[in-house]
Amino acid sequence: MTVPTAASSSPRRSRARRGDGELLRAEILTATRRLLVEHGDESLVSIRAVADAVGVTAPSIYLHFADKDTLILAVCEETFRAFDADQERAASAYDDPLLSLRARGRAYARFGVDNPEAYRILFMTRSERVIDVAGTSGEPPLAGTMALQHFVEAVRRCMDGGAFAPDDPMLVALQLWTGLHGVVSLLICERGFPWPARDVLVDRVLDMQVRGLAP
Amino acid sequence: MTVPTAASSSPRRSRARRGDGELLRAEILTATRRLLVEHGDESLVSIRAVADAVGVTAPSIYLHFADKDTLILAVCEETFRAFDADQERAASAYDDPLLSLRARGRAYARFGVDNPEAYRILFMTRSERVIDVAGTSGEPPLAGTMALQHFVEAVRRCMDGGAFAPDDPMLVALQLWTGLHGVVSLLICERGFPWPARDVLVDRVLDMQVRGLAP
DNA sequence: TGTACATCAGTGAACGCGCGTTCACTGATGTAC
DNA sequence: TGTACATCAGTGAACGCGCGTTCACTGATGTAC
Repeated sequence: MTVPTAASSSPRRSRARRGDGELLRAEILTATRRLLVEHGDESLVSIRAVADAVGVTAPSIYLHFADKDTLILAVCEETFRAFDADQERAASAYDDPLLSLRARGRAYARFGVDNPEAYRILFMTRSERVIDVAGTSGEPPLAGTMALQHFVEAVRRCMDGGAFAPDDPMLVALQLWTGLHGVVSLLICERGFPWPARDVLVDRVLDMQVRGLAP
Repeated sequence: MTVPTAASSSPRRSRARRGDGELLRAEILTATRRLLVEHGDESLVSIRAVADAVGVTAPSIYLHFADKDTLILAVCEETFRAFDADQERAASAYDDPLLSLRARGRAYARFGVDNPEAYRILFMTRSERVIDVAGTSGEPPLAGTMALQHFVEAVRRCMDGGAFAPDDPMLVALQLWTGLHGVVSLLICERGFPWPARDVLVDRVLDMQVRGLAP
């Protein structure tokens, strides 16, 4: 006698009290973010899987999000904001401009590798989206744009402090950014490659960059 | 009166003569590569679409390829080979190890930016494909692995010639590769960003890297 | 204090879709006699 | 030179699957009277 079992499904969530319907919205966002991190690919995260993780049926998702794209975008927006804040926090731990810049770079790499799908959506999908570096568009800057602006300022402080040779801070920031992005995006994409530990690779890249930019 | 039309399908391909069945194999590879380049994403290229582009029915694909993964892998192998050959050609123009390495790096960036969709498939899609650097698997190495091995050897020659400080050539090659990949992939993805000219950015990155790796 | 009722937070079943893949088959082609 | 036959290059229909999404519904909860 075989009893059908829903092996991987969560226990059914108890229904919210009246007026507390918005609680489900938060649970959906949390579950979606967790599944995105687990699978590392938005096309592998289905509405059904999200609903199952929350302990609810699929149509319930549509009580709070218009469609799947809206749900995924909502999660990524949250993550983008955390991305910049995380780098600012890491950088603020050091007074020395160069140590602070390196901490910022390590935070960038850690966050990217730990949030691969958000990182992919921010920097690895083809986008005609204008990154408004100068801040002249009037629109609120994306968190990714803010992170880059903070990077440029950190580079300028390194030049002012004599750690870097004088140069165009934006161009130098692009050299540093592309290097970090290369590490993060390859770690995300080429899972089968025998990479050294993330921190080893990031520190070696930062060593090379800092040495190459010294006066 | 509406005549049903297969709007996007190719005219039916005429059947091959006996003994010429292998001709279809080549046509399938060509069509698959074209579709991969057009869509830039292997999950958007279906067996049915490939068959339609060739002018044949879907089951015919299985006369020549065991499954979809085998087909995609065969196309990637071809592109990897062209990628590696292009870099070898560029590098061979210089006797000096450092000049040769820089030419190799510029060739890498040029190939990537000029073939954005192909580059995306090679290095910007999530892949569990094992890159067998050590050559211990017994299988013939992927062409992508060969390109990296050539990069490692070029780094070793720079160390032997005194242009780079002694170090683990593989780790140093990874530092260089990730930097180049970062430039190429961001140039491909962030079209709206006010980038400097490709060669300017690539040369600055190479300058920084070479300086950072000098003895 | 009890009851009818509106509201809200969900459910259950089904829709059409495209997918990779399988399987029995067909019909043209070359060959043996 | 004609014909039977084996072979080969495909075809056509169907399979089960998971997907996003829709729609009619249900049943608990709070509230008005």
